[in-house]
Amino acid sequence: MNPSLARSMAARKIAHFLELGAAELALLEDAAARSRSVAAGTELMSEGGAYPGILLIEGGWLCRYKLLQDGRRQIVNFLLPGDVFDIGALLFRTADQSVSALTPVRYSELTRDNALDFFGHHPRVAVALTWSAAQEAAIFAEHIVNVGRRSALERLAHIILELHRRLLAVGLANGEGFEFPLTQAILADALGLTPVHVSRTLRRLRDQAVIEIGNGRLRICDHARLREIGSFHAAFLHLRRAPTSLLDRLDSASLSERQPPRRGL
Amino acid sequence: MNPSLARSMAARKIAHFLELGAAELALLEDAAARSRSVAAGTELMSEGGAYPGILLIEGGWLCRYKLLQDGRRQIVNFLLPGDVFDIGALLFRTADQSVSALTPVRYSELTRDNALDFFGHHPRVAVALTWSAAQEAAIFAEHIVNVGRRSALERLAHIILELHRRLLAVGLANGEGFEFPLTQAILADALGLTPVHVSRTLRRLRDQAVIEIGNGRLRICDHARLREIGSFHAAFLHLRRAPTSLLDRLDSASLSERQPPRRGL
DNA sequence: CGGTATATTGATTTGGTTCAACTCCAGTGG
DNA sequence: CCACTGGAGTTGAACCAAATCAATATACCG
Repeated sequence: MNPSLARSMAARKIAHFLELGAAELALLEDAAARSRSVAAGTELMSEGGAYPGILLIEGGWLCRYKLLQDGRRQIVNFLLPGDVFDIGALLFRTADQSVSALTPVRYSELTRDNALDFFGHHPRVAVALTWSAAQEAAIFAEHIVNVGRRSALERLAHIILELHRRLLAVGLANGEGFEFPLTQAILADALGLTPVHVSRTLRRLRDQAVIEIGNGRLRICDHARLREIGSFHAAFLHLRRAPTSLLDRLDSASLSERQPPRRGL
Repeated sequence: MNPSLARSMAARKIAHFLELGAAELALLEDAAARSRSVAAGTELMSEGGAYPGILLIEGGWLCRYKLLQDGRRQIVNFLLPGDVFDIGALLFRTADQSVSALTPVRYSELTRDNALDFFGHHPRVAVALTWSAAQEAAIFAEHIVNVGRRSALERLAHIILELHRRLLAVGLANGEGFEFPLTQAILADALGLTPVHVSRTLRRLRDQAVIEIGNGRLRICDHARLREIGSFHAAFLHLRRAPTSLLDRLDSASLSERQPPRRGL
């Protein structure tokens, strides 16, 4: 099935990485059909609490974060439309992170049983979920580098490009820039800085005419310079399509030991 | 099968989380049987290169890291005996991180095809691999918090406790302490600090009689104090056994739509 | 409008870096 | 047995990037 025919943003993103059969895609679409909307500020899961199901983000921005006792907060990742998380729901008892909506968010939910059925009956969908999890882990790793070894200016440049590239992959950015709902305090919590220092550092980027911010949009004026400052290489996002040999292998698996997939659901 | 009967450290760790059938465990054991040894300093994979298979660490310490152009290095995680990585080998074309042996290491390898067969035919093993990946991702997330929002003293306390808890889970530590092969330069690269500052900060911990280091061992003298300093809670390691309901679900899946698993391999 | 969240700017402080000298090994070879 | 070497750790002094404290400005929203 042509990925662009999928109505769900998350299903489309997954299908772009891994070609799914009609039945498989329908399963994901099906889950995504029952979507719900929540207001900015809503907590979709919280540290120490139970997991919701696996969530497919159809619209809006969220952040995944942890708190220390004294109130310090570290944002671990941003979740954007098309993202699928948290595989932990499948495996762990209690969440060790919180997820909160930064904007109004539309999402849908895969129950644990749904997801386990994928592992049991639809290995390609299971691989797709695993891909989402591995992709997020790779983003985590790059974030550790960002916070551990880059200066404030480098961190900002890098995260702007990361967000740009990820939004580009789901059609929510163009060469110019993208909708940018983050406050400086939120950026500070993501980058391990103070809001004051984010303000100053953002100003430097604006003064050097590298970016422009206004009206809830971020415009990248000097892409080359920004990439240079942030030493950004998109490889860690792993957005390239999976090797087809991987798919073939799973196909033959399905055929040799299982009943044929029921086409048309 | 009783997990403690497994000969492979990695198989034992997985079986401790998720009860595997004899056939399934045998598959993992089988892979682990063909183990190889490498010297300290060996690179098992490197950024931009191809993935080896999925690796099961049977002995020794490794680190996963990334380099910046100017030579700055950030260690993203330590890999310890019993750890299973990198699920990316299953899914991605090129590695975005390097992995290098910090001590002599004994490990074994699961080829991509092996691993894909698990997804195709042995969903419980596939879930086990996914668990390993999710667990490492949770450790990444905590590491982001460590580097982003904790002081040097807190970071050190936290990582010491993380390593202690992880080694405890595979029987390589006791209440006293554990073998500690890390140099201060390596710790610095993991914590986003300089070796000089690690030296000073470690000294503070020793002066306060919280830890002792010597003869390649680290001894935790004041566990309570160390936990307090590092605000350490082991929940993020997700070492608890999976809910059995999860297993049941996968069992019924196998029975209803597949040929029964071939017991005894 | 008025009020609250967000952003800006300046002055000051500080945790961590940098640079550099020195110690303490463990290993190697004469 | 001792001299030589090189990696690892320690310590001090100067420095700097980012934090903190504080005041003000701006934008957004009911």
